[in-house]
Formats: sequence, structure tokens, C-alpha cells
Amino acid sequence: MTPPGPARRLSEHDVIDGAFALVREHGVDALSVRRVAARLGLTPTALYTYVDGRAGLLRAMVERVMGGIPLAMLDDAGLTAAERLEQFGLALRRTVLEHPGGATLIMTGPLDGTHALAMNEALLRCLTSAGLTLDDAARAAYALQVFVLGTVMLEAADGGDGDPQREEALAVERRAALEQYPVDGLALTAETGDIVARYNTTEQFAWGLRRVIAGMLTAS
Amino acid sequence: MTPPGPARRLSEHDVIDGAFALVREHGVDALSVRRVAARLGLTPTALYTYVDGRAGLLRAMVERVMGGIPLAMLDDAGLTAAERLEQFGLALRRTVLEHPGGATLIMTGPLDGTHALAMNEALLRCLTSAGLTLDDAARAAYALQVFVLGTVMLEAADGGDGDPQREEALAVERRAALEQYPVDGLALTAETGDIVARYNTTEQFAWGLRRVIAGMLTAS
DNA sequence: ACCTGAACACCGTTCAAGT
DNA sequence: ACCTGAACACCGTTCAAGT
Repeated sequence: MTPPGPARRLSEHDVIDGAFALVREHGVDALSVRRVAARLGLTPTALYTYVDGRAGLLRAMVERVMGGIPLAMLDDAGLTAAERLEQFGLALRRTVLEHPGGATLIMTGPLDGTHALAMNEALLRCLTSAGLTLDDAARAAYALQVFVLGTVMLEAADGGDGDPQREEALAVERRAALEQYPVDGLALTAETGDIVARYNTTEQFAWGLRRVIAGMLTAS
Repeated sequence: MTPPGPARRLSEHDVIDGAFALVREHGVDALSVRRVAARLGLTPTALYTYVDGRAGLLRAMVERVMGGIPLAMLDDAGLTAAERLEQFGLALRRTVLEHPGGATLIMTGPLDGTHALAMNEALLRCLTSAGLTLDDAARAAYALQVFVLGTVMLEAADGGDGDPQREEALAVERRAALEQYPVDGLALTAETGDIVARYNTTEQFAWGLRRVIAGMLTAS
């Protein structure tokens, strides 16, 4: 299995793989140049051969996540525009949550990479096909991205990772935490505590997503 | 001006003041226990008297931001529900942007503090008064928070701080960056480049906010 | 091109000690 | 209660040196 001849050592790809594995096992806070290097059997400084310091490492990780976002459904002629946008929103959330630390990574820098622009373009195609003017389509495209990425960010901050079982466990935790609070001034929140405890949940995200899409497709 | 008697030294309030001043002057990345301590003329370890380590410092900073969010307009009987929600959304964005690093701080932990719950409750009052069922109101309240906070987070990540002049400068920068990209496969994005360059702008936020609110108030 | 090793200026946190 | 000082186990990055 070891390749013959002069050993092909590593590539940037391997480094990013290692970085995501590290975050998966030890959390985003454990992400450091030194630990990624150690995991690959390298000294910290050797990592600079593959990646432009910590900033370059983070940039490459963002590109990896963004590159994994499926866009094909946005051009699916068999679906209505609303359906296409809903499928896309669900897929975007899933993709980002699947990458440990993905939300934090994306939201930490501007959305201006190649993949981000390709996503924007696909959304523009879909939204103009639904009858929006090009300028409104652009505004709506950004609003949709903001809603999905904002959801994912808050979900990740709350400890979620897209796994339904983990989602369930967190909901139970949050429900218990809500009971602790004094009810004065929070009557409504307490009364609908079951919903509040499940804010970071696939079903509730889907509910909000459908409403947001409806808002975007409304004739002004 | 120096108080007589045994010197009243500092309080947690002063520490948080110092922390925000530090972030304002040197950016979020400069925020550290050691630097906040130094700015107050203390050793790093002395800061632990006022704040429970770095985590406690961040928690207190979040509470400070959340405590500054005005909620009164959500109960303003002189406005329609849509108008109340729009005023609130604009104010929420302004408040968070006014605090340097506010977006990052808030989005980094779960929205479960006292002030977050009070905000939720006020939104529930407003949304139920608009005719939504309590459960739908809860779902809509979270969707609105996600949209506003997601906007603010991406805006801050792009370098924005709510200042209109800075907003303008960033738009020009982003417009220039867009020109650099090859147009193939990005025809629509290029054509509406003026809008795309102004994604992180008060006007475009207001546009999206109105649409999102409309979506929430739509009868299902 | 790829890697090491030493060095520098940082971190957060603990602990024992002082007042 | 409030603070210091020393210590520990970390950071990211530079630079000179090796192959």
C-alpha cells in the first residue's frame, strides 16, 4: 500500500482532513496549528508548507464546507420555486452541520469565496425564475442565506450537530432549564415552553424556512 | 474626586466597560483576560475577583449587550404588529452593532439568559396580538431573532460596525472585489453587482426584515 | 520543496502567599 | 475581599538551518 519511490508525503487536502477530524473529536476550541501539525506527525512550523498559517487553515476549511453544498435542486424543473428553495435550505443546513465547527468557520469571515458566489448565482437563477426582478432576487438570496446560516450558527452554539438524537437530548435539557426560571414576566414563554425548548430542531427550522421563503416570493 | 476612606476599587461593571473599550480599540481578537486586566492596572489573576475567568467575562459581556436591547416598541399600541416588529428588528440590529464584537459574543453561546428570555416574551406578546397562535408565535419569534442576529453576525464578520460611513466604504471595497472575479457562471451576480456589494447595508436589511415579517404574519 | 529546532511574545488558569 | 508573583501548559509565527 505504501507507494514506491520517493514518498509522496502530504497535501493541503490531508491537512484539512486532519483539522476537521481534530475538531470532530475535540471541539472547535481545540483547533490550533500546533495540534493539527501534531496529529499529522509534523512540527508546527512544517504545517506552513501546506497552509498559510492559522488564517489560511481556516480559509481552506471554509472552502471545504462551502464546496460541499449541493446546488442542483435549485435548477430542478420538476419542482416549484418554493419547493426548490426549501430543499436547498434544508440541504444547506445539513451540509454545514455535518462539518464540525462549520457554522463558526463560515460566519467568522465574509461570504465572498468562489463557492459562496456560485451559491448566490444559483439562488438568483431560482428566484428570478419565480418572477422576482433581478435586484429583488439578489436581496432575497442574501436574506435566505442569512436565515439558514444564522439558524445553523445558533444551533451549533447551543451544542447541536445535526444529529437527531443529539437534537432530542438538547431539547430535554433546554426544557429542564426553562423550568428553573421564575415565571413572573415570562408567562407566554413558559406556556409554550415545549416549542421554545425545541427552537434548534429540524422541524422548527423547516417551519421558519417555509415562512421566510413565502415572504420572499410575495409580490411587493 | 478621589473618594475618601478605604478606596472602593473596582466592580464587575468596570471590568466589562474595560473589556468593551479594549475591543473597540483593538478588535475582538485582542480580547483576553490578561489585556483587560492590564488596562485596569491589575495582574491577570486579580481579574478573577470580579469575573469567573474568561468564560465568565464573555458571559457578562453578552448580558450587557442583551440588556441594552429596547423592547418597549413591541407593545406600542399606536403601531400595527408589522410596524412594531420592524422597529424592533432595526433597533436590535443597531444595539448589537453598537457593541464592538457584540454579534460574535451573542452568537457564540446559546440564547438562554434572562434578557434573551425577556426579549422572547415581548416578541410573543406582539405576535399573538397579531393573531398568531401561541405556538406559531414562538416559532416566528425565533425565526425573527435568527434573521436579525444572522445579519448582524455576517455584517460584523465583513468588518461592519453599524456606522453608515463605514458601510459605504465596505460597499465600495466589495464592488471592486466583485469586478476581479471571472464572469463565467456568474452572469446574474455580476449584473446585479451593485446590490450584491451592498448586502450588508441598513437599507437591504430593512428590505429583508419586512419580507421576513410578512412571511411570519401570513396566515398558514 | 519540505522539514526541524530554537526562540519570541503571547495565552488562561492554578496555587500559595500576602494585606 | 482583594491582590501579587511564580508557575504550568498552552498558543501563532519568525528565523536560521538542514536535506
